[in-house]
Amino acid sequence: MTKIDDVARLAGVSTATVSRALRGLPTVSQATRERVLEAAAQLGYIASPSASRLAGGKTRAVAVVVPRITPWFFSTVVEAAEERLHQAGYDLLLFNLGGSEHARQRLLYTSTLHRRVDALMLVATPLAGRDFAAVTRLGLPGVTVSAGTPVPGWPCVRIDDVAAARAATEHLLALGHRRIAHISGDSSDELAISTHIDRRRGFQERLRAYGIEPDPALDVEATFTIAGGRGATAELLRRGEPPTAIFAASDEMAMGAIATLREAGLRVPEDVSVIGVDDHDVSGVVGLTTVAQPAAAQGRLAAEALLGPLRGAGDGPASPSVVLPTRLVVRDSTAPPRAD
Amino acid sequence: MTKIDDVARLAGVSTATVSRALRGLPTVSQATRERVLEAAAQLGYIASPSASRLAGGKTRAVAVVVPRITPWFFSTVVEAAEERLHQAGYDLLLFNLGGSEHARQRLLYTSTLHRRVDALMLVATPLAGRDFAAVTRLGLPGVTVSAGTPVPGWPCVRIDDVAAARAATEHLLALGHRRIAHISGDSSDELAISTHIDRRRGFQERLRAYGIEPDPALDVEATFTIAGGRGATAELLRRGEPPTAIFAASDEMAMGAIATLREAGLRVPEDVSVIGVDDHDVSGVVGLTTVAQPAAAQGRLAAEALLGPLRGAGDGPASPSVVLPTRLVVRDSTAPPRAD
DNA sequence: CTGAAAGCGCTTACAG
DNA sequence: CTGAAAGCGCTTACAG
Repeated sequence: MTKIDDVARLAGVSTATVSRALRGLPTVSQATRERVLEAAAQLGYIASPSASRLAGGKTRAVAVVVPRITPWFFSTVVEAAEERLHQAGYDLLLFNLGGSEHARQRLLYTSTLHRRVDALMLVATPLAGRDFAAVTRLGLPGVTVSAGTPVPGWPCVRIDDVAAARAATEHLLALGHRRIAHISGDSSDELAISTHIDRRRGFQERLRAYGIEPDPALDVEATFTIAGGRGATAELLRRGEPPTAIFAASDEMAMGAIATLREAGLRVPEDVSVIGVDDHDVSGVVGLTTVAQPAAAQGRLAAEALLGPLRGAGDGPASPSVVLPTRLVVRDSTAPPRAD
Repeated sequence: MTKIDDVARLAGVSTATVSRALRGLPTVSQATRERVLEAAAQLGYIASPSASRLAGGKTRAVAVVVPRITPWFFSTVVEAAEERLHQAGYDLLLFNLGGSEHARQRLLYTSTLHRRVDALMLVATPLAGRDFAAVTRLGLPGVTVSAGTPVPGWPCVRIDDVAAARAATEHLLALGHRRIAHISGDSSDELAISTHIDRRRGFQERLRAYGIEPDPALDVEATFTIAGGRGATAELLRRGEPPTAIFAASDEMAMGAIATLREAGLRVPEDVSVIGVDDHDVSGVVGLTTVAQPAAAQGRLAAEALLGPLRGAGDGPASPSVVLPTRLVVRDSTAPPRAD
């Protein structure tokens, strides 16, 4: 492997100059720079990242943490962030929590992240009280996406979950529904993420605005997946008279709900209306009514929010938080309740 | 930041011994190891990865390259690989080609991968003639998943694409279809991946076994996405009399086909049958007939295939290739052709 | 089983 | 604008 000394020798300069020239620092004369570039090209020289990192103190890598990889929202955020990050010359280390508390602990309380990256992107990652200290101790710039838990001093890129839930619920209420169920994420314990809490809040808020007291029997918690939506809907049907409409906190949950309703002999939307949140790629195929959120934009903006402080050597001010707009997309899974 | 010298001083040993004790090397006495462990714990010491990498020559990181992140197959492979890799203590650097030749070139012909990882996982990554030299020059153990292009000396984890296509086509033929269209990936140029070629081959093979000569007008190329399936189907309808059945090379393409057929006023399966490959999470919701392939298992096994050579210091023999089984899953999107 | 010393391959003040 | 030298924080023969 050719090293910096080889290039220095061939170009007839010091290694310090090679280092400067190759990194594009301004304090190198045009002539010298050209000589170095040519020597490097001729030898096929590429600096060792490990050596650069050790000497320079920067890893040029960012850790992206997601609760799952496959769901539409997360994979879309990662895809968008990946593009922006690589374009800016940063490596992307991917960490999946997979819903396992063990993985979460490993990430926060072992050497997993220690000096491995220059910045952190936490996507819908739940943090309990003591976890903030662990995150802060890393001393890195960071950003949260789709507020798992807001980290003090970090910007957050997200949608207004309360408003999104309000829009979905309002759509069902305006159609005439009064017996509306909600399928959402777990918002009971310390690790609940604000997304779940906010979507439930928006739902209940609209209900109360119509003089309806939220019925605990019509509120089921599940994971943000098709399987979660299936299970929650089965539970709902088990509890007695089905609702006339279901507001699911994600499109994947909504699709699971539709599948289970149909298997139970109920028609959508004739017997039960279903609305989700996301505007998943397949929602158009399924004809699912939903509140669309811009996932790719969130990934892109989150990466962008990191690049500022990263370029500013970690000292610059944190980027501002941003709240992106959502939009009701009416398709075929919602309709007025049956007249009977 | 505490460094190895601090630990050595506190434990009353040399840094060499600290290094050995912390990494669990056998050549350290029990008593010494305990003293070192305690000192390290007391100081909250974690070795600098950059320093370890430079001194040790190993990065303990693996690069995973995918053509896209969001599609079901790729996100599922990545999720499974991530779990296995992190469990084994390796970082996962994610690279998305995104269908861009520029990204592909950057990955292969710049410093992107150089000395950054100890191994490579190429998922459905197309390689042209000269690219093999670029990959080989990295001198790393590797594995391909879902054969983009087989790399000499690397194991490949995949399904039998010819057999999967045969099973799908046979299902349609057995139902009585004779006018069957195929929507597949681009298999025309040098960068075509074997998946596309093999699925088309299995399709044509079965057709010919029934005495049917494949009709170019019923063969459309597209990307492996819902949008791709939509576009291809629109093109198919534009070309004249619709087929009575469509074999799409992926479930996402199949879903796009279904959406476009319905928008054109055609019923599925009454007017047109549609079958895919994958068994995507939502295929059950949509009622899509498909040839199921185990995506998570492929990701897991590919990671496993890397861990062998990785532990063997990169010299051990390559892991064996593996071909996983597929399975026809009949749902509601396929039926006999109309009698008329 | 343990230590002194060299080495991994860069970058960064410092001096000029 | 450029160079000599120290330093980044580990691991690895080598010797004992």
